[in-house]
Amino acid sequence: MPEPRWLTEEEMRAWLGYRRMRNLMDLQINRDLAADGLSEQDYDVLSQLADLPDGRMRVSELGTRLRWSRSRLSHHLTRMVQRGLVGRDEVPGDARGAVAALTDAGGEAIRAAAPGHVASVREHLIDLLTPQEIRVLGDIAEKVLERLEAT
Amino acid sequence: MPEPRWLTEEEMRAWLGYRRMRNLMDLQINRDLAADGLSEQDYDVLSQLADLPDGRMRVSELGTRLRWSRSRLSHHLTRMVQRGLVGRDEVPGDARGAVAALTDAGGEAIRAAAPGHVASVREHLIDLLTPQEIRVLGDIAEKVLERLEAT
DNA sequence: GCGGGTTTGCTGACATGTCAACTACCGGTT
DNA sequence: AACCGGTAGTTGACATGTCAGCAAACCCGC
Repeated sequence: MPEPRWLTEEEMRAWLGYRRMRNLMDLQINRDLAADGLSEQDYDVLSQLADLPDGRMRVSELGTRLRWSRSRLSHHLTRMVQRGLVGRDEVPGDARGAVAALTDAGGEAIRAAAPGHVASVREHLIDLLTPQEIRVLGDIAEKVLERLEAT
Repeated sequence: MPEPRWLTEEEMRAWLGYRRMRNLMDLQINRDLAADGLSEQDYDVLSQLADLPDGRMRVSELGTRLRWSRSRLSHHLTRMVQRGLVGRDEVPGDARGAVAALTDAGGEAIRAAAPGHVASVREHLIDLLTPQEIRVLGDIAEKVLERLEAT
């Protein structure tokens, strides 16, 4: 085996920085959101549903949009159902399927949490960056995801 | 309360992209590393220790460098000790303290995993980016961490 | 040399997410 | 009408990490 191409100093800075940012920033943003009784995962699910007029989405569609594994979504919906944030309904015409449906409590929860969450994301990330940095961050994510989602 | 400053389209792209990148890329890199029997967390701990001539580091120092909580580190060291990757020794002169010490098995494990891990990080992130993007990613992480670590 | 605040680390309860195995169903074939 | 590969979703075992609370040891001024 040839000697691997180790990371340069610049590359190491980016990689370690990314990992540390992920540890600390996500933790802090989650803490802020937890003050409203939601996790970021709850928020992700609720905001998908809240975007729809009827607040209902096929579970498989939800999984595709969030890029979550089936199992992750299933476990998480179970927890959210228990807390009354969403409901699980059957799909007419496909007995395998399920639909996640926003409840009144779920809609209320995300309406209450949204302003604080946006403020937290701004405070800990977006407002610290220049427009150029924001654009590049979007570019980076796009490239990485494109590669991973390539069939 | 005034209307919150919602995210613009560009900002939303960066934020959601970051979250998705984090979900998928980290999962894939972890999978690759798991083929060598380590998690990324294991790798982080082991590489800190392997950088030292004697492979020994005070637990508090390790926590500071990794930016891990005490509890996280304590739990993780317990698991690594059980697997024989590190040892836990007492600190002469401070009976509260503990030292994490790289074992032979631990040193062997990281030597074996390192080339594949670097390749994985390159494949899924670094080699997809331009030098400028790598630099900006480092800048972003630096800004975010500076804010979070401000005492 | 003692009290009180600080530091260090561990633990238990709980939330989250992975993987792999499983159930059930759909739809087109034979 | 039985079959069969693919799809939808659930579940159980396990790994990881958070928080809160605890215990022991340290240090410093009195």
